[in-house]
Amino acid sequence: MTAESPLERERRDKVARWRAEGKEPYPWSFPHRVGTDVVRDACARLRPGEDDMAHPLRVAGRLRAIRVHGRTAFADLDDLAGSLQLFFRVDELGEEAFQAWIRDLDPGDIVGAQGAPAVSRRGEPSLLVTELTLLAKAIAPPPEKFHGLQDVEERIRRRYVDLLASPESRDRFRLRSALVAEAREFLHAEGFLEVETPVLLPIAGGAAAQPFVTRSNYLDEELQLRIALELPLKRLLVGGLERVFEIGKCFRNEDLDSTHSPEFTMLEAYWAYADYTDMRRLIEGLYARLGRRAREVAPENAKIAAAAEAFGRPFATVDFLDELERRSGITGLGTKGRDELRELARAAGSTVPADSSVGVFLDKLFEHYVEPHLTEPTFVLDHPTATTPLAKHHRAKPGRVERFEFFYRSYELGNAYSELNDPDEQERRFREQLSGRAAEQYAFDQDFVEALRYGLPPCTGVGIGVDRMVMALTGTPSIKEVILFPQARSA
RNA sequence: GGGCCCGUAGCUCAGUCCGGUCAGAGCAGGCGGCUCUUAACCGCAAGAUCGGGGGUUCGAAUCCCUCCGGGCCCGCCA
Repeated sequence: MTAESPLERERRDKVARWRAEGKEPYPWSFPHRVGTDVVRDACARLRPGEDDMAHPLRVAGRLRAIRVHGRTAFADLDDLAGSLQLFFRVDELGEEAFQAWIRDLDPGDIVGAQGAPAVSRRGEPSLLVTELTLLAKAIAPPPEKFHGLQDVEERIRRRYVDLLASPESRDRFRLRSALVAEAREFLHAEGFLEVETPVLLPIAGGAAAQPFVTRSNYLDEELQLRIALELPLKRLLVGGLERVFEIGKCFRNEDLDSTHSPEFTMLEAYWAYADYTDMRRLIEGLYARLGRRAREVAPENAKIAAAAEAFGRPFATVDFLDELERRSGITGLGTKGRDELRELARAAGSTVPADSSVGVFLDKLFEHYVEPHLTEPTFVLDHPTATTPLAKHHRAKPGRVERFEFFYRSYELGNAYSELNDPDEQERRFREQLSGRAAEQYAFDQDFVEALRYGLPPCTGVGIGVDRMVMALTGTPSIKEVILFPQARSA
């Protein structure tokens, strides 16, 4: 650990003094407390300068600032409900107790206070303190009271300091919780069964990404951490569960940037006897509801209001190829060969390997020409077959699959298909995929094909990045700001 | 993988271009004052191997090399 600073030594001395006086600096509980909002409400009935000694209340929380005026003092106390000014006077506490308290309290200390709701002469709702209890002495000083913790690395490595110093950060993670709960309730109400499937798998499938690899001592086998939820969930539809979803961590052994984290939360839902058009309606309904919920939780926040507004309308809809041709000015993309597409992708700045598939080049062109324009909620429909091995071919458009991705602020929020359920075609597509350069890395999931042989009902499925969902609804530009403890190199 | 940028007191920041009272301020903490403040205020004193290591120089926070940590952009990631 870090060496003890002089500041910390002062604070430890205060703890020692506390104990010497027979008081416990780390007691066990503080019963019968109310939130600071309750005291504020009680103060609403009082005029400036008044107090209500007949109805004492107890609050507990962290001291943020202490302002001493000789024989009067004020302190700001934060709890999850907000903050409240504590008001100390010699008149209530007596000279000796007052001085002892003021001497030994520091910003960052966690205290419980009992007293009367009161409004200061300047009109600030307060608690006129008659009894104070130290609940936990803070040895480490909190960040600077006005600027808080600015260093991004420190905010990530010591999120607890960020949270204790920043109401905005606390609010963001509370909203995340509310949104995930809302998504869960939405799917439950739509008849989806929440399930949990394995994180550790012999072969991580369902997406193209490098897996993290670990090992079971008992099995004496290599295991991979899942990169998607898709394949186990579809097996459950084979088993007759009809509507299932899972919310859980997935792991991709790739770089970290403002919209990617190696460890991230995925929501996937699979729905039997429905197709991707049904899924579009479900997604619009989900996001509209999430927008309403975000607004309820944070009615004052302009970014959230803007996002809720955007998701309250039907999403825009564009065709993958039409939009790509329109934005790029290139025509006949659907019929061009691999060599031609490779040159177009290179001209657009992509450096993907020359032997990549047609689908890869089309994806690169789409990323370059179209994605920057997808700032409003937008469904992108009907991708070329070559881009997508797990989706069913389009019922009307040759060379396409029934797939949509949805975008907002130029990043992908999710991806859905009418799911491929023909076992022979699935095996063929897996083998085509394996014939590529990455064959060694992506051994295919033979048991999944075996499951399809028993009959997967026609179905649609969606994968939603939960972290990005929270970014979208809160207007947060970086994924690190919506993950409590993002990955960081060992210090 | 490529490029750009950052690291100075517990926290927030000046100082780096042009080497020489450049170790500075504010907050927090200590001491003293103040019975209505809310980034409280006033006075005094204290607090820093300037991310680590190496080099150039009479002299390095400042210039060079290297390492560590971080950020942003680009690339890669069915």
